[in-house]
Amino acid sequence: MDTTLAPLEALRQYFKQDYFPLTGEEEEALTRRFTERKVKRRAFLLQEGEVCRYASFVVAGCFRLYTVDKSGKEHNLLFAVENEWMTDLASFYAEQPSRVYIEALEPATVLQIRHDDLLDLFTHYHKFDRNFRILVERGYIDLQDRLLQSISTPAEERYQNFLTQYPHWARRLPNTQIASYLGITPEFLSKIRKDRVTKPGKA
Amino acid sequence: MDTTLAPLEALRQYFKQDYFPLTGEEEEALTRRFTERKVKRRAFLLQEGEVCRYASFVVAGCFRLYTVDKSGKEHNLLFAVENEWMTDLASFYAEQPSRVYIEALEPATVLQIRHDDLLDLFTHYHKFDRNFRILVERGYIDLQDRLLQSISTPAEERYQNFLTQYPHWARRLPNTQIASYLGITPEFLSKIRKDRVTKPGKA
DNA sequence: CGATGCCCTTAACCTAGCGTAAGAAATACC
DNA sequence: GGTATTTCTTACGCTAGGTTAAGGGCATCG
Repeated sequence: MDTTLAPLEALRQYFKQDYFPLTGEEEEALTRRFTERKVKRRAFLLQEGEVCRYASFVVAGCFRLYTVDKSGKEHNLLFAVENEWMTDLASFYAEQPSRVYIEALEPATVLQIRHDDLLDLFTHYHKFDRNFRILVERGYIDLQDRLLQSISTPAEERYQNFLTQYPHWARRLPNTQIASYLGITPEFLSKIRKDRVTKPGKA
Repeated sequence: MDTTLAPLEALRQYFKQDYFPLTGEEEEALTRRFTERKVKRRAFLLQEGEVCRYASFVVAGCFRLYTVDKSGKEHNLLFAVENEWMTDLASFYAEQPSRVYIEALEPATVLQIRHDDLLDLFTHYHKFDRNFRILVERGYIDLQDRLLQSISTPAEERYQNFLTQYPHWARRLPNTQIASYLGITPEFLSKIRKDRVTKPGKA
């Protein structure tokens, strides 16, 4: 087992499965620009005020992206586990200081590409412009859905939807984190979960 | 004054100002694929359940994109006026039934492109892949900001931010629509506005 | 293997923002 | 120009979800 090759292999597989397939040359150009990085549990990939210099592809472990509001409360916006991306796109693309934190919830390994290396990739290989267009489109769609729910759906139903939409996150994350994602307190989530068992005829 | 030419000219200007400049050929390819359409006040560009077949560039007038929740309440997600896009990206890209409505708040004129014509454009001209990647990136950034605010900022401050971030929308839209965008009732917005005048030392 | 955090739960009280109703002002449209 | 719709405002009771406090389970690390 070659541990240095394995992460890049995961990245190759990712593009092979979900996007316009890459030629050998494109694969080479892609993988050459990524750097592996290990992150401890509780460590930050990004902190508020920093510019997000890298787009990170998660190879192992688990992250959350969150804001801290004026009263000090944390709000999770996004999670990422294996084969998902974790980047503050706003900061990354605009090269502006970020308003969010990215923290590892478990010991993690990521593959990172610098902003200029990515632009470079776009300029030289048409297909990356396209694949990353699609990638952002998907992110946009998820985000719109999230906004829609957070605006127009009561907490209990948001929790239900979370369980069915993101079972791989739900299985893995502590309820504290899920509550923050749903925009409620852990106490209130606890109540919802109890009610769900008590009155199962709700479905 | 040639009224058929003017709208396309607006579209050309739009790409000239904000994106990678187009060659004459690209401009031609672009404008050839757009169709002008006039929409009456209160008319729908898209209704829930329909697939959003067109990406629409607003030449004149004003639109809102909104959902209706289970209890029948409407929630505005987005506005668009001249030189902005109004499309349900989720439905448009995935070619799935939409969950939202797009309604003209004023008599309007749009330029529309079909989904397959746009893909066509992507395949033949590298630059559109890129320009629309950037376009979606910007949309993503706005959306994330919106989500961030709706999650972590109290209504009064969201209103303030709305006024400074989107003065061109604020000037033009009835408070009812703005309230719905902010996620509050018109009655509550009314209260906020009164308080703002009464205690101006808040800033 | 003991202890120091986490994480989850329950319960009693509290408040921001909503629902409703209803009058006044402003706009749209014929 | 006049009638019909929206739109804006005020007021008051109400509810979803937050806050605070406190106890118990279970990991994890020395």
